[in-house]
Amino acid sequence: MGKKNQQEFVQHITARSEDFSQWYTDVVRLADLMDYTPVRGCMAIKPYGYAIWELIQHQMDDEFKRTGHKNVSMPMLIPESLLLKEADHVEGFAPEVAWVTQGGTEQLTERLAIRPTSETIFCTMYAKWVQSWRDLPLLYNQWCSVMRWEKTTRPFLRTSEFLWQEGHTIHATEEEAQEETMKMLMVYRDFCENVLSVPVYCGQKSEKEKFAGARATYSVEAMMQDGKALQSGTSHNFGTNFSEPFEIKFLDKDGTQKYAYETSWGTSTRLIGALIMTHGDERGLKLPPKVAPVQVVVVPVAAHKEGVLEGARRVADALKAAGMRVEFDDRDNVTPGWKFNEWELKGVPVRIEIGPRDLAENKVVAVRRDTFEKTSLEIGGLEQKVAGMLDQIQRNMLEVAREFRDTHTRDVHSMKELGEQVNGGYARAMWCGEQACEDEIKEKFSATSRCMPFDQTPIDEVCVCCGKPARKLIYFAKAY
RNA sequence: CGGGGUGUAGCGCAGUUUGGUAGCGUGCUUGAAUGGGGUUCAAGAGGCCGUGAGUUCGAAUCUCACCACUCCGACCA
Repeated sequence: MGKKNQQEFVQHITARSEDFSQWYTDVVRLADLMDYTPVRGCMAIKPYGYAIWELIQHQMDDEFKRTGHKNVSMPMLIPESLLLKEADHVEGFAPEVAWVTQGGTEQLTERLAIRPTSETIFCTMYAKWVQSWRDLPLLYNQWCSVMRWEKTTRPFLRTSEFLWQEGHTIHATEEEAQEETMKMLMVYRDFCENVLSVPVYCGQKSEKEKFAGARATYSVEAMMQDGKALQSGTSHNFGTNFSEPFEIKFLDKDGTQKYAYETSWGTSTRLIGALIMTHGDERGLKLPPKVAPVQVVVVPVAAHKEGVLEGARRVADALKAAGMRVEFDDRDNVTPGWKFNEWELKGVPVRIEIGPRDLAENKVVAVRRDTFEKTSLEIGGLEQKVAGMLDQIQRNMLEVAREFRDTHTRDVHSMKELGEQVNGGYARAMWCGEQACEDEIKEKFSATSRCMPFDQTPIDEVCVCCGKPARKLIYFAKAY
């Protein structure tokens, strides 16, 4: 159990405090979430990583269903003419679209975009599907992958192809569309906080930062442990920006033709990046129980001793029967110490150790991944105790992350303060509303405006940058 | 897209300066011992040295081009 070997192992993972980026890359690989492929910028998501995505997907999809949405599937190819219909939209996406120009041996007369997002195809179909106010609203979502030809990529944070969901809805009135936009933003906020234990700031994006083609964009913004912002979900109100060029019209109750109001909202596998960088530590990944593919790992100790394996298996089976996701690690080719480290690296919330001494006393040892707190528990009623422990971990991880975020967010009243603050967190500042000030802040500190919170209680009279009268309270941060 | 780094066995690396047909650790396979925080011994298997051209009698090593990954910056709805 050499110290030497342990040190060798630790060298595999770069210290988080030393080089956050390298640490992130190491965790992603060593926790076996993904692997690189021969396709530039495109990753293979491995079973453990995909299991996290499935847990995210299922729980979020339940929320979509609960709020009245239905799933559909749209083509992955979009004719160029459709993409060109909304000017801002095409301008925003053109540089990163991949094109199909040939089918079989034939050159295509019109090239096809591999979808970077599906507003245009949804709008085209909505124009066919809507005639009357009675057809509205249409509340559809799709789970799919999209492709954006990115110059630089990072696993889960920015890849050329990525998995996501995109909701697209159309409504009879502007008010309804705005209500939908906000509703889904709140779904994202609650999901991030309650399921991922990732606290977020939510609010409206500035004109500069809003989605190409949107009338208004709202986002949920998480804070990573290096103090940088990660936009974790967006919700857009398009007004009639798309329905006009795409001619999504309906005959309203008053007998007149009207354009429908559209929204869209999306989250992606980037949420996995948010999980890693919000919770991870020197030992690797740390997963909140609700998205942990393995919530409890049961490790027999001194498994060769009479009855240990059987006793440990009974405990694992009982936990499984109680509905927890349990892994019984009965591998005989690695030592318990090896297993402890490996499951910690993979972020499993609770480890149960069971050896001969425990069994003799009808007990087990339970260790929490979040606090490393070690407790001895009676086997009788263990299911309830472990389930309770998982709940506690889920909540504690949110609290710890919230504490971090709050202590790394500061009100700033000058450019000097702002520049210092964005080196390790979010700056809350007053802003005049002019893009020139955003540009200047970006130029000086490479920080961007993140969002304008809904609570707009002012902290100053004047803009942090230009000193003119302030109009908005807004967050600035360096962003991924 | 600009600057740095890397690419050799599953993984981590040495070998490149000074050209001579590939090595270490770990993992893997088999056997034995060990077993409460990354065990030990023994015997094996495993490589078109990122790709393509070139120089040379001979290239992992020298030259050129390309590709991929990675870090920093720019860009990024």
